[in-house]
Amino acid sequence: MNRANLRDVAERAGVSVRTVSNVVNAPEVVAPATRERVQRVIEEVGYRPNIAARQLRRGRGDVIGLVVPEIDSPYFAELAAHVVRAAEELGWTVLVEQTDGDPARERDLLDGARGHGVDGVVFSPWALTPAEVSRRAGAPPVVMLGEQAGFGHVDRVAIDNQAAAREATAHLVATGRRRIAAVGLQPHLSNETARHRLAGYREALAAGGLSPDAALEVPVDRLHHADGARATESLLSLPEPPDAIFCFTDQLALGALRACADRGLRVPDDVALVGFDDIEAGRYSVPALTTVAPDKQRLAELALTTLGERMADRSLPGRDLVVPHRLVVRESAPV
Amino acid sequence: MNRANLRDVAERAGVSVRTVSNVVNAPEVVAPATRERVQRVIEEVGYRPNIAARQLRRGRGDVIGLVVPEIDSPYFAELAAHVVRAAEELGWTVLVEQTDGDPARERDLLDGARGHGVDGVVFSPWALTPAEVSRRAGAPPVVMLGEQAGFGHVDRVAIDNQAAAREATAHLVATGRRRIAAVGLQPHLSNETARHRLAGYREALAAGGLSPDAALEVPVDRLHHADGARATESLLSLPEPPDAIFCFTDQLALGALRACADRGLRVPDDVALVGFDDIEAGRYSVPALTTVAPDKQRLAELALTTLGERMADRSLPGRDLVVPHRLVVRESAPV
DNA sequence: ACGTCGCATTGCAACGTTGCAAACTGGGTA
DNA sequence: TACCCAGTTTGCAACGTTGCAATGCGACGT
Repeated sequence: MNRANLRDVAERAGVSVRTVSNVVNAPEVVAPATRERVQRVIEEVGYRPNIAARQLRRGRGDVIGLVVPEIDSPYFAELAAHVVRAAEELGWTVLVEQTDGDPARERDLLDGARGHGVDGVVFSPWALTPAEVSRRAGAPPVVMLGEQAGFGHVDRVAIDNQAAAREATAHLVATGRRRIAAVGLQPHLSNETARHRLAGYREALAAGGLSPDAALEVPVDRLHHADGARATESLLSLPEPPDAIFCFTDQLALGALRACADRGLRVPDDVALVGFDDIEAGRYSVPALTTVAPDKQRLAELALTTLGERMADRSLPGRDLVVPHRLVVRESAPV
Repeated sequence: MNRANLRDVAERAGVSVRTVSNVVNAPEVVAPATRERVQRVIEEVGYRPNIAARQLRRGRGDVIGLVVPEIDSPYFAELAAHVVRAAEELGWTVLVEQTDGDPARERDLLDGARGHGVDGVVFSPWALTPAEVSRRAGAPPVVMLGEQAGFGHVDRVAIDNQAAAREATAHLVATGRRRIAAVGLQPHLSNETARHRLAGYREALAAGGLSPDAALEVPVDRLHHADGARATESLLSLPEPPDAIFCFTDQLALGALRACADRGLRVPDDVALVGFDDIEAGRYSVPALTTVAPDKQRLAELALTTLGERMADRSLPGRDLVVPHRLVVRESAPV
């Protein structure tokens, strides 16, 4: 027995196909008696609308793509959870794709999340620039997450990374740290996020009367625990090691925490640590991480409403929306 | 200008619609000259196949659903990453749904991942039993993850939770612990996983000549850090506190770690900790977690190949597949 | 009794694609 | 010359749904 379709239901209920469709999509226009009868048959035969057919006919499928570097990084996982929830609110379903930080994959996936007919894409870029994103014809609308200036017909939603990094660093300055390192530069990528965080860090140093030291600005390859640990080890081996480290993500910071412990250094006594992202694990680490908390829920919601607006009118100019953040002071860099 | 379709390309290239379709789907049957000409037009107009139409015609869309309690729990996030990767290998895309541990939502989502026309579902149940899963008509095939006996035409893929829990507990016994607590019971759920882990825990206690103590078996509501911390606090307040805690997930264990620190207890000196899942954060915590490591990649791959087989033949009996695991001994419960 | 109005229901066509089978092409063979 | 064959290309129909416009029908007003 195949899956039941509208015609099967219609025949069994003694009405036209169109009426069954109406019962499913606009019950109020169908007479109560008919509606109930049809409804009963629908349940009897276990009818489920064929989404493909509906999508083909309606021209949209209420599915959006979420393209992220890696879904298992806590930040992206938490973001995805918010996106999925917000999408459901809007009647959409989310198709997840991972780029693994590969620019070529980013490009491919953007072309309609591997062509899987999504109505729109929420894109968290690793290496692709808005310019590249905007010059794709016939592809679904895109909202970019992260610090990339809006461009063409592409919208952008992000926190003010530069200000956030400035605040984080300023907090370290204000609590008496003098040799403050930054971990998380990604000079090999065209991604702007790290650049903005670095700029904010330098601003805060300057404002605090501290001179920048290239040896304290450590690039990383990826943003995993291991990278943070590695970078921290090298910092701690310096002739003049830092007394504070600002990590561009919490994952890096947790790796740094581990590296400090391995060296027998106490955090925050010997080295203060500040992270970025406010992931759950950082709230329970020992010591708990001081970090920049982006409003992830707002970020997800705003991204989706923006995407919705662009789906409705693709000719809108690219917008640049800012989501609030706050510095959460915990044990790794206390007051 | 609307999205180009086969007909647009066909007209521009001076061939039939069918030939364009062939160029896209079976280039080898088209004469090289024609193929190249059509290919050029395809690129010119930026043609992308309409997935909905293809799906409607072919009867499948190469999209599977992944239904999990919460995508932002590290274990599920890591699992999802593996599933997405393995799915891509097979030419599938993954649609993610969260149940938030709500049985009603689990039921709804299973009915075709909210009806979104998926060809199959990988389902990590929280409360639903295979019996409930198997009696859904016209719904896509399902593979269940976790310790639930296979049932009807539903397949199951999991590690041997009972054996794993036994090994974990036995390790604590072997290293001289005598009051070993278990954190993570979920008596309010029909989910079998916690039950099996509890059984394994008790077996190991018995094998080590230790008598079970109801006060040391602590139920939790969810499996977050907070639940682990809370449970641990209550354990440490006992007149006879435990000298080891076996947490049913790493997240619980990280919460426990935090609670121990708050009490001024040293891990593993005062209390040994063992977790479950081998999430990345547990490899970098201080101390690093001893834990049960399921082979998540294998789990994901096996789930998908199994799902594929069931899509091909839905009349297969329900299978029960076991994925290997191993105990990873780290600092929180050393040798 | 007739026309009209509003509600309920209906038939037709089309969304873009692919399976199927038929049709065409040119060259080789009997 | 007639025929066949392999290699290409084509037309038609159908997948299941919904937008549109039209129809049927009973009730109401005149």
